[in-house]
Amino acid sequence: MEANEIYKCIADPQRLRIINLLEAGPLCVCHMQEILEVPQVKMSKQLSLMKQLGLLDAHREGTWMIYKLVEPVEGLITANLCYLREATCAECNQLQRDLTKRKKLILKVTKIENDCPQEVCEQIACC
Amino acid sequence: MEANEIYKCIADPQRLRIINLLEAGPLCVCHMQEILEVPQVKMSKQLSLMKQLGLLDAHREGTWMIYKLVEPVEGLITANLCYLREATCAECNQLQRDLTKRKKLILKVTKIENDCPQEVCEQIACC
DNA sequence: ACGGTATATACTATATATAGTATATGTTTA
DNA sequence: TAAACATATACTATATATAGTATATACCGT
Repeated sequence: MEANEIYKCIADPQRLRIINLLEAGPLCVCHMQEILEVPQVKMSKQLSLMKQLGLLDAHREGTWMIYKLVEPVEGLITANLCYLREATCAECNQLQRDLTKRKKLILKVTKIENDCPQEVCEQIACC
Repeated sequence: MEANEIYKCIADPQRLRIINLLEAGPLCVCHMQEILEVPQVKMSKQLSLMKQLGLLDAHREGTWMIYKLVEPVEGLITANLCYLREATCAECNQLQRDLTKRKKLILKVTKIENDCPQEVCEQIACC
């Protein structure tokens, strides 16, 4: 992937938030939707765009589609997340809030049997 | 400036090249034009866009307009230039070549009296 | 096979960005 | 004051990105 493609990608606040979430671990579409509070179409389209670019991978688990960052994660992505997570600005705070929301959501869904993709649950070693 | 504005800005390869050049010191429009080999209109329009965004400053010196990065330079910009200058990719190589070309051009123009803005010349302590 | 859930796609409308040509502005020098 | 140079802007054409609605696909449990 070229630098300018990566920049175009993270120039959209929602896409940046998606990348920020996925850097913390794989997630299914509906959970990302819930965290970012965006309509399903929008989420789905942006995910498929990023997958086409070669930034994300996806696989199915039942009715869920689990997305993750392609390994190894682009250095440029890592460098920017690193910077933004340390910085203080509206967007940066949002990224922090999203990560908190993600943690809470995973804790919640893993308590309800079968309401969480296995791969997501495994991250917090609870199911 | 917000992160996503900065990303939109550097998502355009030519704008990234301009920022890369200016990070090394102020330059007038025609010299940037010569280094990047782009038409005058395009250069002028992108510079004025970046100025509007608050990323660049400009002042006149005779017929020249001298552009520079607004001080203090955005941390996000610095972090990305830092990364890209170390990295190896087509775009990164281009940035290196631009810097080399800049050095040569300044050396050349400073040898011809009055063919270089004072502020640019001062960088290399020659006029 | 059927209804429900999760996700993706087609289609359309609209906004945003980019590029090119011509022209205008501001400055210097003769 | 006219000619030359450096730069900016207006206008137009075109491409690209985004958003919304409706519909399709895939899988699951019954």
